[in-house]
Amino acid sequence: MKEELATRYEPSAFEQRIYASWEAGGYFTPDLDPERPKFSIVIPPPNVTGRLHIGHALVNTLQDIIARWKRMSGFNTLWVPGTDHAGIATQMVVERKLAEQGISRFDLGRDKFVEKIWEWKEQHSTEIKDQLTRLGASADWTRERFTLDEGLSRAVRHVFVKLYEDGLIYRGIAMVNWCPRCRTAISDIEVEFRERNASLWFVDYDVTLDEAQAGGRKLTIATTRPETMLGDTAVAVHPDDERYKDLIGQYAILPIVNRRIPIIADPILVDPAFGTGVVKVTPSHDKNDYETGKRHDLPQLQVIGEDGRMTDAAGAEFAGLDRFEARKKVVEMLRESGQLAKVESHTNNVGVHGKCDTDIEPMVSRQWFVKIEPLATPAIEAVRSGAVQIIPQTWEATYFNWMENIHDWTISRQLWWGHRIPAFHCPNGHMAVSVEDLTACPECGAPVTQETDVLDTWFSSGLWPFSTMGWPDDTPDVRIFYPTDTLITGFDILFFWVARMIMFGLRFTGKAPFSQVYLNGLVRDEQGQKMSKTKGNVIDPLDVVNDVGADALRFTLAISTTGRDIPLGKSRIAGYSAFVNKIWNASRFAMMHIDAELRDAGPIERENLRTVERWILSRLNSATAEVNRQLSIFRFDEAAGALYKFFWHEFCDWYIEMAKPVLLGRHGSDQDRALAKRVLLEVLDRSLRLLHPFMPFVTEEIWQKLGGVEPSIMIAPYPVPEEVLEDPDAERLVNAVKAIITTVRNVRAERGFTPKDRFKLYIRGNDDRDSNFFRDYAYLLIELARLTEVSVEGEAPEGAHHDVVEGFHIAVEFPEKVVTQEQLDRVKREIEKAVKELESLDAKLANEQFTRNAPANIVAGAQARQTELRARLEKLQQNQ
RNA sequence: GCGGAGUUAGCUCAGCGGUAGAGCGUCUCCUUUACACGGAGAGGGUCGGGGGUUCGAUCCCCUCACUCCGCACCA
Repeated sequence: MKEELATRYEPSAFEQRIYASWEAGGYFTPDLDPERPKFSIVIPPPNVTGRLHIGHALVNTLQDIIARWKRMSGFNTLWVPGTDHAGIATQMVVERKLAEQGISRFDLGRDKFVEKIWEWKEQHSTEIKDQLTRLGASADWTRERFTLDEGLSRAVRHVFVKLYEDGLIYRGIAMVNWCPRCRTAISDIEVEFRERNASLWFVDYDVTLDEAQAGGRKLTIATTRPETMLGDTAVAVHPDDERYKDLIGQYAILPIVNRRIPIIADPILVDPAFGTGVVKVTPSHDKNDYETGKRHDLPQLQVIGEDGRMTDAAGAEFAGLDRFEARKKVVEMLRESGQLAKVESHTNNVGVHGKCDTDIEPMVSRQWFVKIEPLATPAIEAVRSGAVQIIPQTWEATYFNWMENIHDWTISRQLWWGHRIPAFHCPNGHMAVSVEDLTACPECGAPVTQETDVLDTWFSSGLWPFSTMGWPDDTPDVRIFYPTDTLITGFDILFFWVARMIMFGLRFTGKAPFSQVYLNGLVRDEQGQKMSKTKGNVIDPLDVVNDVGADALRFTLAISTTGRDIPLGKSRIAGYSAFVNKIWNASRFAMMHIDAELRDAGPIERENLRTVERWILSRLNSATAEVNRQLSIFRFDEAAGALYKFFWHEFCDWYIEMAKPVLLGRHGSDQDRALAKRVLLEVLDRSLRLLHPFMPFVTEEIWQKLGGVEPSIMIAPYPVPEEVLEDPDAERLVNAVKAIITTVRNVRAERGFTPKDRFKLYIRGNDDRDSNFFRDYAYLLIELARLTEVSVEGEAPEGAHHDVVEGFHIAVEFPEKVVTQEQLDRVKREIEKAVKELESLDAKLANEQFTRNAPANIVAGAQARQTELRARLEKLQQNQ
């Protein structure tokens, strides 16, 4: 039963009501029929740390478009939603919150602090669900997951224990990236490099040639980190460097602390051409020096502690000083002692912790690692073989580049929020790992305590595609929906997340966790700038939804998604919200003339259809094919663009206008009118279904009012192209009508006439059939081009405007000849343009190499164009 | 340093071997009973510079310039 549409499009009036009705209808939850073709996708779980930003709006809109498209296309579709505990990020946020009340996590203790974070999590995961709901995400909330859920935690333990048993997880002492602020180790990819203007300090070291000969020569050594000097245990030169060859094996005196340290030769560490060719060696605080120290069996002296302050080993004067304070003090003391040779300015890249921007301190410590190469090799192969396809493909090179140079993964974190490592230590030095908690040591029976470190947050999210399905149990979800089909996510987590999922998926399920990965670009502002709070150019997706509705935002995001970065600004969104408004109003117009009951008469009788109706159905069919094709290759922009163009510029601008004379009873028979209404309903109905994945709310609202066959448009079948609707002849004729109308309008404007001025049009058909067509559709030309009369037989009088349009000769007779200089210039310019084109075309066709070598259709096209241009030119010249 | 991408209309971007496209913006006209979040028209580009391949290049190859993004980082 049809209902009226509100006169104004107001999304806030229905969006939330509609979402509730979908959820109540259970449309987001797939059935468990293993026979049906399935489509499954898992959400990149947002961090529970806060509100969703525009990037989330994008990635979830794209997922929803694909999910809704697949669901309507007959796939048993599952979209799993959920959130990530996000280790450090969340812990940091809550710590900051507590700090406002003057409380540190140490005041609370581990258990109380973790409790606080859980409270935070409960608040925010609800907020995230609300936001996704407002966007229209068709995710199955009955399957919502969190990485710290009991089931997912069990998956984590299984994987950990199995990797340990397989020898792929080891615990050991190594130099890791340490964040002194967060007081935890982090992995290589969590380190970001910032270019910074710094100083290069040149320090003079005294050389003792041997015990007896103190003083004399000096070595000058450059450093960017003078404070680490306190921990130096050697000085290195290149073994072949003639300048220093004689000093190898001798000793240098470390300034300030006056420690005697060996001068060693190391071809790996030292580049004799760089700087002074002498390098200080600090095995405890530099990665290369650490390796050098191991090669030469140098002692390690840790002078910077876990908190970034100097240790007692740095000496009484420095102990307890912050590392940057210590740097100043060391420089000051060197200056005083006259051992600071010079200072140069220097730009270098400083590693910082990506989450908190604190300078990373390389630190030797005992951590847990994943031996990555045995996992990476199959993951490389999966992409190389095409088992996993990365889109856009250009990212594959980046993936290979990284995977082939991958380092072991530091998985332990000295945090409180996360999956505690399932390893148990006893006082006798035994250690056991176990899926179940242990109380007694399996070896000696002594009571055990669990490892205090937690796992890197990406360890658990790496299991997401199967841990959310219930793995390691053999659940129906695992059987039916795993592996998933498509993963849609940002390119920034290709290494953090996507690569880890492929590695874990292959290792533990024997299958790649998804077959396609679509990496979306970064949302930027209209100037192409990154959105950031400090720049103040951030667009909050919820503000946009409140303002213009979710559909406008979604459509803007989709049509802007080209595979690269996405420029998004208010004017862009406003432009596409006008499109939603257009859909609303066109539907309103259509619904004044149609009833759902029109369907009762059965399918459309094509044999009685008029040309314009056959034309719009043919155009609709092309758009249908295009949308399906583009969605299948993730060209969201092209798919949305095809719909935009069809609905607005073909359906609204032309078809509705061409149908009006018949619909409003100014022309045609009752049968014509009935068929036009039936076609109007058909086109609107199919358009709404085609549009639904992009703008779910407004299409549902209109569909409901229109009286759709299914209870919800989201489970109505997605249109597919039908060959019977293709109609090249109708397209040819209607294109001619459109072009003639445009030409008349154009000429009218050029000659300075207003729409009130009416002319007579002469047109010549190329054969009887065409002539009959123009006679039948003369009323259309008269209405849309605002003519007095159309003559198919008559001869145009002197002074008429002649032209050739789509192969048809036309002439427009003006009431009186109005000539201004401007108009003459215009005609002149038009002629010049045509002459120029014709000249180059003539030259081309006179060239034998072209006619011989170019494909036949190209040559034929050029010839046809040449003929048309010649005719047109002749007519245009008459106009002068 | 290694790798990848980009440079097309005023702005943001599509296109990619055969007569240069879209959205927004600009200018002109129009309140025609779905929509002024509208309709009709117009203007605007030697497709970063230079070579080459080709009958033909914005599109392929080389080269230069600039921009961006990864990765690696040397004191």
